Order: sequence, then structure tokens, then C-alpha cells
Amino acid sequence: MIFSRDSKAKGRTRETLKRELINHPWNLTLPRAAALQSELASHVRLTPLKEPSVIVAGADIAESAGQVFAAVVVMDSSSGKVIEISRSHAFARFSAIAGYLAFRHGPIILKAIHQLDHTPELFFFAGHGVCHPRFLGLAAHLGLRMDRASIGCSSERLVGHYDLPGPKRGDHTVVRFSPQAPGAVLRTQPGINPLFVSPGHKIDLMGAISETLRLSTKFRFPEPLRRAHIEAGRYMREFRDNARITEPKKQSPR
DNA sequence: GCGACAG
DNA sequence: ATCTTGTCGC
Repeated sequence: MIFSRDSKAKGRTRETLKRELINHPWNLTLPRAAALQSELASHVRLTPLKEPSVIVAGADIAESAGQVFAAVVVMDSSSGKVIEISRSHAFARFSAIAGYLAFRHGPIILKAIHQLDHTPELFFFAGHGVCHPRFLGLAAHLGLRMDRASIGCSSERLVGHYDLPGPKRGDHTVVRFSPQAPGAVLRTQPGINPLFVSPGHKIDLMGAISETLRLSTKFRFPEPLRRAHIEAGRYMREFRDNARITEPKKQSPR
């Protein structure tokens, strides 16, 4: 237990301690972050999704010069319409180390999510779910924190070995790593590189695959994630343009 | 020392 | 992830 040596832990109920564990601070040392991931991973539940989610969200990041720009796009999957967008930015307080992205992006994404008026049933995150060295990628971490269903979608492998899936939309293979860390390589569009999909929290691999497929009918990434990616980039660019007008130090080279 | 390494 | 114009293609 990470916080068991804390004298303040005396007299707390089991549930209270669990909440404190899940609502941990983000500015940890690398070894403490790793230990926390391992402990939190035991609380992740890869349970089947009851039914396809209606209100879904995608969260992605753009960054420049140490600043992280997060965008969350909420969509009504029955109509395919965007119903809300939230953004947040801050200087990164954790290094960009593979396996620890949640500590760099997590707090900023969460701030944007907390600003939402809507309550999405399912979140897509740019990164991995439980297919992670310590079974707790960003999507699993944030899903657990919010106690909401979540899926990780990445364009690159983090752990394990795999064979490429067939060429048809929906073709997929499974990542060989650990039974505790299911993941798939999923072809969402013919002729387009596959996606690495893994369940985050409150969903299983089958659900992660079917929901990702259901929401990516035209592009490589599921629509909420694709929109969030575009929105984060736009947010970052707006911020840059404002800074350039206010502070005209940097001019483009001839 | 060398290769691996989400965004 | 970002640095970056025009350009090829549906």
C-alpha cells in the first residue's frame, strides 16, 4: 500500500483509503509512479459493457515547448453530432517517458473533463488501456479515477508482440503479452494502418473492439478521438497566435 | 554498451 | 508529440 505508512491513514475505512489511493497526487517520482500504477491496476475491472454507449467522449493532447493542450469532445453517437467541447492547458510537470504518459497528460485531461456539463458513458483516450507494462496505461488510469468505462486507442505498440491483422475493416489480431493486459491490433479502415486498442476500465477487449469499430466508420481513429485530436491542435495554434501578437519576439525566418 | 520506448 | 509548403489524389 502506497500510503499505508502515512500516519494520517489511521482510522480510515477501507473504502476511504481506496478513494484516497485513486485520487492520488500526480507529481510523483518515477519509482513511486510505477508502484502506484501496479497497485491501482488491481482495482481495474474488465467487465463487459452492458450496451453500446450513447454519449461518448474522446480526449487528446497537443503539445509545444513543454505546454500541454488538452481537448475533450463529447458526441451523441446516435446522431453523430458533437454536443460539447472542453479544453484545458498547462505546463507539463512530468517527463514524457513511455509507460508514464498518464502522469504527464492525466491531470490536464481531467481538468478539461471536469469542466464538462455532460456526463459521457464512455471515454476514448489517445494511448493504451491495460495493455501496458504494469497493466495501467493512461486510459485505464483515467477510467479508474473517474469510475467510467474507457478505451485506449494508440497508433503505436507499447508492449507485447503481434501479427498484422487482415486487410478488411474489422480484421484484428491480439497482442501477446499477458492475460492481465489484453489488447488488439484492429483494422478500422481498409488500406490504413491498424490501431492498437485495449480496454481501460469497465469494459472488456471485445467491447473495446466493437465500440472502436462502431465509432470509426470513415477514419482510422474513432470519431470522438479524431475530433479531439483536431481540436487540441487548433487550441494549441490559437494559443501560439495570441502569444505572437502580444509578444512579437519570434518572427518567421525569411 | 545496445535496443526498446503510448503521446 | 513537434518542426513545416506545397502538393498529390479522391
